[in-house]
Amino acid sequence: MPERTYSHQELEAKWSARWAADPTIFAAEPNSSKPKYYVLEMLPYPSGTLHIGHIRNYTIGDALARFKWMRGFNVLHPMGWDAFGLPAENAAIKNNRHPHEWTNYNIAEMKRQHRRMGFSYDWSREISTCEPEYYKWNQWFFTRMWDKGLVYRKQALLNWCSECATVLANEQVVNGCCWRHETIPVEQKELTQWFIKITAYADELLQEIGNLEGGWPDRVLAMQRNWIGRSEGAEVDFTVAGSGENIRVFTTRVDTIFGATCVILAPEHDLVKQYVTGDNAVAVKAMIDARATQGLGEVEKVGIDTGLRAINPFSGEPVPVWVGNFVLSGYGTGAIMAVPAHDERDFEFCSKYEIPIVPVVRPAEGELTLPFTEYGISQNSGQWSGLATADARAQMAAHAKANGFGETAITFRIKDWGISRQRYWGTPIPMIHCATCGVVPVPDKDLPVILPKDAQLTGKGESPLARTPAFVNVDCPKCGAPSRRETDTMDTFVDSSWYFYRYCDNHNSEAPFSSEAIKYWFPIDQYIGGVEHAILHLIYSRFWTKMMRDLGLISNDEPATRLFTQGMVIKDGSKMSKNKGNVISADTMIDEFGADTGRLFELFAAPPERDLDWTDAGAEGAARFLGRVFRFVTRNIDRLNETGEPGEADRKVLRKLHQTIRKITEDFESRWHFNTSIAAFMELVNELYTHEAALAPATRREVLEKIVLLLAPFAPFICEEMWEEMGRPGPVFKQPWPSFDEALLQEDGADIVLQVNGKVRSRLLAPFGTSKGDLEKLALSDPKVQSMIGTATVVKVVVVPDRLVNIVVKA
RNA sequence: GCCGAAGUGGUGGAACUGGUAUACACAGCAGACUCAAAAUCUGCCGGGGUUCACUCCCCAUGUGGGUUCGACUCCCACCUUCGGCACCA
Repeated sequence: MPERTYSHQELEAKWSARWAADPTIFAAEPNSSKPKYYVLEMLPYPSGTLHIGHIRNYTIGDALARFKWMRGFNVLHPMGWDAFGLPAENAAIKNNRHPHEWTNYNIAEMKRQHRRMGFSYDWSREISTCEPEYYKWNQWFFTRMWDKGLVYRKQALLNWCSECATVLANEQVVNGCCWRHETIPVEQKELTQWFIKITAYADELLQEIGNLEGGWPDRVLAMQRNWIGRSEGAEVDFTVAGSGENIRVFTTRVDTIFGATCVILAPEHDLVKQYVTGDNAVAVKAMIDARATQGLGEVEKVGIDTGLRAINPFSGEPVPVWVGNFVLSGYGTGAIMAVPAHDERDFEFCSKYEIPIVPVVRPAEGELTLPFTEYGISQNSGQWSGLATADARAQMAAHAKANGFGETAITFRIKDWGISRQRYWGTPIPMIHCATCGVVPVPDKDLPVILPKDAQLTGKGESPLARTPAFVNVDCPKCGAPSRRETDTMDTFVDSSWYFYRYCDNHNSEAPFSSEAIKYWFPIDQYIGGVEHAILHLIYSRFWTKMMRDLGLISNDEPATRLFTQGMVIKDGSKMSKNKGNVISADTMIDEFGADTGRLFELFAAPPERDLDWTDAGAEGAARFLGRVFRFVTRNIDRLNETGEPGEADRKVLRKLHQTIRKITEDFESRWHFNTSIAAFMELVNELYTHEAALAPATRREVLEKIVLLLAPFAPFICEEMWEEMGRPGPVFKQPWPSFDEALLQEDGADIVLQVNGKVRSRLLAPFGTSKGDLEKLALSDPKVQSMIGTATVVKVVVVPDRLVNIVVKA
């Protein structure tokens, strides 16, 4: 067969058509005796366009899936669609098309692009979260959580984005702005909303981060720890003089309580509503409004003296009660004791309003400068004076508890997950409001609550479902009285919190999934996605897993043992975005360079966890390289029956081949630096070009077979083509991964570096295992070394066998 | 401010447990092939100095110290960039 030129168009079209025609080709085996491997990439929002950023994510997963197949695993590699959400609704309003139609069109488009890229998904397991057969189970879980007290309804000040015309979870607020509209400040709005009690799992979510160490990136775990924000301290009651009412404060430094010179309430605190009147009430209202639109950074501290006094339970002294704009209502008890001598914020506030500053901790050594926030020795603190901070803290918390005015307390930063959205395109919340029975969950037999097709979408204020009488009006399932259906829909992060379980049993109409299927496939062996989901999606998913475990549905505690967060794709120095106009779609990239080339370039240009600069020149290089491999293989297929004896060239080539097999295998098994895998493969091909003419037939045969296998996880189309061209039965990604031969990859001898005073001066080739003494002799007799030593005295000789000799001399 | 990651040629990056710094590519330069170009193949390619030349020497991994026979790698201090959290009591 003559040498063929590499043309990606026809070759890739041919193989993607063949793969599409065989629905089981990438399917996991039922009842397999092989070990299982579940590799998962985060499911995309169906925007309609796959771009080179998505491609990086999927290419990493695809290379891994193909490698695992070749290593003999039963691989589950599914894909689906995070299909609910605002963009569909907004696009629908703009184009006058139904969101479902718009979404399904986009899904079809993206699926076509996935196929062009050759990603090895088992499409029989596909899910789309906007279909009733999926979102029915969101509703089912919701009513299960209601039964367990994990769902509740509460009036609260909530984050409101005027652009989205809906509320946002705390996790969706970025720098005081909406995560989708980074320039629109989030407002505070009082609404009655549905919450999921994720805080019930705060402790476990934090504790078990320890179990994920090693498998999840440190920075993700650090971000989650930070987000959960556990803090240990104490709660103490200050009694309002004259009224007998208690103000409970939270503090991590109860040891400084003798230095508390005022109590400060958050403006939203209940006592403020009760006691603050007249002009002060107006000022408090202004404070709340100012805070609602408060943007980035620190804001000048402002306070209002309520005129009330509260009694410090430790000292018995009365202190003034203030309202402060820097005290958060949603954290701790919404009230603090201000200890200006030992807290920077309190110091700033009290200095401004001339409230006394009383030091009660001194440093163990050195001068006291205020504010002093370190640990030290208590002073002016009654019977606790003289104690070290840690001891004082413990003893004083115990004292508070013994005397009934406080206790040790743990506070979390994480808040319950507000999931109500006042929009149409989401899962209807399966609840009914009855005048006599109150809130009643929709019974299982009536699930799913179908999202009606005909709601009017305006993109304004209240949920579109509220203006759809056929949806709203319903009889109470308990008493039969005419009632009103809940019209809010669920946050789409509900959909993505458990979707990877549904892949295991995606058409189950009796249950969200069979526990048997989950037992086999879970946990996910490798989850791959962007670091932007480090807190939102990944905390919700961990929570959902624990919740399902406690419902008795599954037995794993965590969804995924390993998580990989790939870097972003950068074009022309910045992240791709529509605004910058630097987005490269999969279609454009494939037309111009080919799917294999795009995949190879993205794996080669940087280690996968780092950001990657897309350059056309670099991609052209990858295409050139694939052409080099293709020509080499096709022109050598004819030469397999030549005769000849192996010689020096064969030894060199086989050594390089086996070294390369080892290198790539190790990269897959450990750190995933595919850039170095591919570099090693390029070195091998360079070596093959050098020795091509001299190769014996047996070597040629081995080389041809193995280079195709080695390249297969990275560039599947071209490898399938070459495998077929070689007359081998496919598919190539189900062939056993090549193993390496230790004997063949050994070099002839050790290349010993000869150093004088740590600088390389010469080198020599010695047989492996040459003794230290012999190496030293050889080194000292080396002419170059001798001339460098000259007349100096040899002080010491360091010998590292098979590596180097370092001769230390002194003039 | 706190937490995390990273600083190596013109560029992307390599050096995995302290042991040949700059693998592999991109860009650039030169040569071969060609009437010519493209494609392809081959070679050169951190900075400075030295030699007719083979060669050889010095410097360089953000900065300054340290440990070591030996440091991109370990330790201390600092600078810069990126990411996360940010009045969390």
